Amino acid sequence: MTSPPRPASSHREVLRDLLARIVDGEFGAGTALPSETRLAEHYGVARGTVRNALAGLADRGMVSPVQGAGWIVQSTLHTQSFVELRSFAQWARSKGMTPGGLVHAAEHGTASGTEARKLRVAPRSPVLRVTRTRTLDGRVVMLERTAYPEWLAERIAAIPPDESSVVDVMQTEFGVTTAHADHAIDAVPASSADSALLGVRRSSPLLRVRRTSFTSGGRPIEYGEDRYLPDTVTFQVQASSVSNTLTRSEFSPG
Amino acid sequence: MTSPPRPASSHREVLRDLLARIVDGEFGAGTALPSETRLAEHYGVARGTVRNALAGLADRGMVSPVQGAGWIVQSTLHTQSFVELRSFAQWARSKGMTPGGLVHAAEHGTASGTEARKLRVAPRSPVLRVTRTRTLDGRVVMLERTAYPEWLAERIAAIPPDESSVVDVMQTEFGVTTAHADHAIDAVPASSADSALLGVRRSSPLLRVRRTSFTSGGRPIEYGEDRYLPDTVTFQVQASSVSNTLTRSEFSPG
DNA sequence: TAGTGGTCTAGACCACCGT
DNA sequence: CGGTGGTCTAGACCACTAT
Repeated sequence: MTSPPRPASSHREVLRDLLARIVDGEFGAGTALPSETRLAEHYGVARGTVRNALAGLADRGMVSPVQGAGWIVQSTLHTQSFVELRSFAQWARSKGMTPGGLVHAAEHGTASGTEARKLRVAPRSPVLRVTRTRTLDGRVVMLERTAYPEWLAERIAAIPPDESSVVDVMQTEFGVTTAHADHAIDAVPASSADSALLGVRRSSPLLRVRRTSFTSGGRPIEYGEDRYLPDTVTFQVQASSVSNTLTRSEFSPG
Repeated sequence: MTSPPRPASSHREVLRDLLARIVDGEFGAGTALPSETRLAEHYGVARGTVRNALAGLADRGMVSPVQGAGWIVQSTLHTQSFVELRSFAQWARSKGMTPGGLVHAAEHGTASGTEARKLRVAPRSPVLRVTRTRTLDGRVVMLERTAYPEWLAERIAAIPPDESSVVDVMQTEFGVTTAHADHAIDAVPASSADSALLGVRRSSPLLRVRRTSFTSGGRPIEYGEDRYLPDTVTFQVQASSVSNTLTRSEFSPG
């Protein structure tokens, strides 16, 4: 009501508009949005469509519903979720930074027990192991060791060593899209190999993310470990009773 | 159809049943569930109700929808999301472990810049700072430093120092429920204070989670830092194009 | 082309919150 | 009590996938 009614045919448009209005400060943190019914009238859609849009905002941790009271604004910050920005490169670009990558080693080998289990291939099957460093605006922030199953090995090996987005290449050139990924996050001390590639003291703390990616058909694409330098990248979670949103963040918020 | 039709009035029952069937292996990873229409007939509900249930499974990272193809089973493991198990103690109990806690210090002070911003109070307002260690089955796994705003300080200070679940007490005794929380996850070296309380070498890697919790009304409840020993607790993320689920895990999966 | 999920509509009843 | 979100129904059309 505070802004003129805008035509919105889909719940995405309603979401986009509500998101903009929240980010712009029209609805402050801790305040309630107009009721679903009012929003439906405002946008000229059915209530279900509004609820669909609100669910999207809740997924991003921006609002949370309180029965009987309304939708409360929890955060006025617009964050994109972990899988919306599937790759390191996509995420970097969305932050206005330039992603880079450099392959240090690409070796054919046979799957270890863990690799075989994660990639759902037979133990000792052929895999391609790639070691890359990743940069933001030219600064090294992450070391990545990834194992690819045989059906992808040849195509991965053909990618230029300084390609900044392997995931983009896989999607656009090979038609292989990541639909789902499991991550395990913990902290580890830098090994001597890590310290050489990342330029930090041995045994200094690194944030480790172990990752298995899958196609929409549930077929494993890769299993890998990312090791992030501290104070360069932080993982953020907006957790509400409705859902969780995981986000990468450029810098640790004080 | 493989099992007899069961009466299911709400989407929660449908969700529960589908979840059980997936965990039981009736639908294997990588395979498609019966179509929404078929499921609706099977359970005797409308298609929308089935979709509601499926969305819940997708939130847990167990299935993901593929337009034109069906709902693909991504994981047959039942995990509970980060906020379903709001507190350390609730999570520990769900894993069959015994949570413990011990307050090492509880001091009244004035809010630092960061604390004031996170708790949305005036700088130098009174806060209560509590330092606790947390144990699983008697073993120390985490060190927690939390700041509470003035409106909660008195009640928090009255909690016994060895209370195993502060969140439970806040909810059941004070009626203060966490509806939303922001987390930032990174890695830090152990300070000398950390090393003394956690029993590790100084500068050894710790997983740090900085956390701000809010009531359903968006009012900040606490701001704190948790520092986890490595190899005791891992954070897991099931990320799909639909949503993310963050989970704590007792032990790092090889 | 047949079947699947994605989306939208319009209406209904309930549980819950604040006044 | 009136208003709000939570849920469910029944039907419709579209875009996409598989065959």
